[in-house]
Amino acid sequence: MKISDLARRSGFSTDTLRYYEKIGLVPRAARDAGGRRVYDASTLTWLAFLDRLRATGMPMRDRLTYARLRAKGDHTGPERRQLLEAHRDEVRARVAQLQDCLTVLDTKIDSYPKGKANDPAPTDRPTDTP
Amino acid sequence: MKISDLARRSGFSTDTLRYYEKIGLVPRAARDAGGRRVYDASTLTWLAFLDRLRATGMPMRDRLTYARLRAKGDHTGPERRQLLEAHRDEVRARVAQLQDCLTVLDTKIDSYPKGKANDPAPTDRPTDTP
DNA sequence: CCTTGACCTGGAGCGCGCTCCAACTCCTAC
DNA sequence: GTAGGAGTTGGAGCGCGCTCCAGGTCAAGG
Repeated sequence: MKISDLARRSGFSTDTLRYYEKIGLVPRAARDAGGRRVYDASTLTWLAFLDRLRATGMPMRDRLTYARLRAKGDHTGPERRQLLEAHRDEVRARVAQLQDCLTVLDTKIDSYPKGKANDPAPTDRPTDTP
Repeated sequence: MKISDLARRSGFSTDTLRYYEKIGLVPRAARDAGGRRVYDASTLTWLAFLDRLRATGMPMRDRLTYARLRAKGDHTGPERRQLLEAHRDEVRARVAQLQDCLTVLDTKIDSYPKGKANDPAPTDRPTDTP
């Protein structure tokens, strides 16, 4: 698989893929005779998981830590587990926070008239309640 | 209330508060005789709500749009409502995505041995499953 | 052959959302 | 009256995570 294929299948741009390799998030890819990167399917699996970490807001430095542990070998399993457990806790907290915010949003939305956007103006001063 | 009080009570730094005023996210504060900003409690309410919008990932440009509508007056209620409804949908989608990611995380975590981080190494090659 | 286009590298640039700075003014306490 | 601390302004700088660019190499199609 060449980089353009991996890009298409992973959803990351080729620039991002090269960037990820440069910073060590993805192991250095094998090269063909002409120096071009060659990937196998396992990279795709790894990228998909990285994307989950990213989607859940894990900062780059932690993804990098995780990637380095992974590169070190199977014996880093427990450390990686700890990292993921800590991250899971944060994601759970984030979900709880978002759900909390959702009730605030719902309340706020209910406080506004439902009509279409170009209704007659009742007053013309800034609202005091946000 | 002076800016340092508002900062303490809102959780935003004084720099951020001035920045928010500069870009129009917060209406220009009244000034005392010496040119210092003076706030009333309503600003705090507004900031708390802004913080919810921020916490739920609403981008600055949308918060700005919302702030401008608010500044325009009560008759923008329906528009604001639309904005918030759209945002709420995004937050809901985000929560769903996070919950989805959580199950992936859980599965991944279960796949790692539970022992403490300095366990004996079973192999020493990079893991194929991320 | 020669063109085309995908790929390579190192490094610069960017958008976001602040954060910090210099240089100044003003109020308060001693 | 003077030192210190909190406030003011405009503008520069920063960390993150890419994104883009110049200038080159290489392989395949016509």
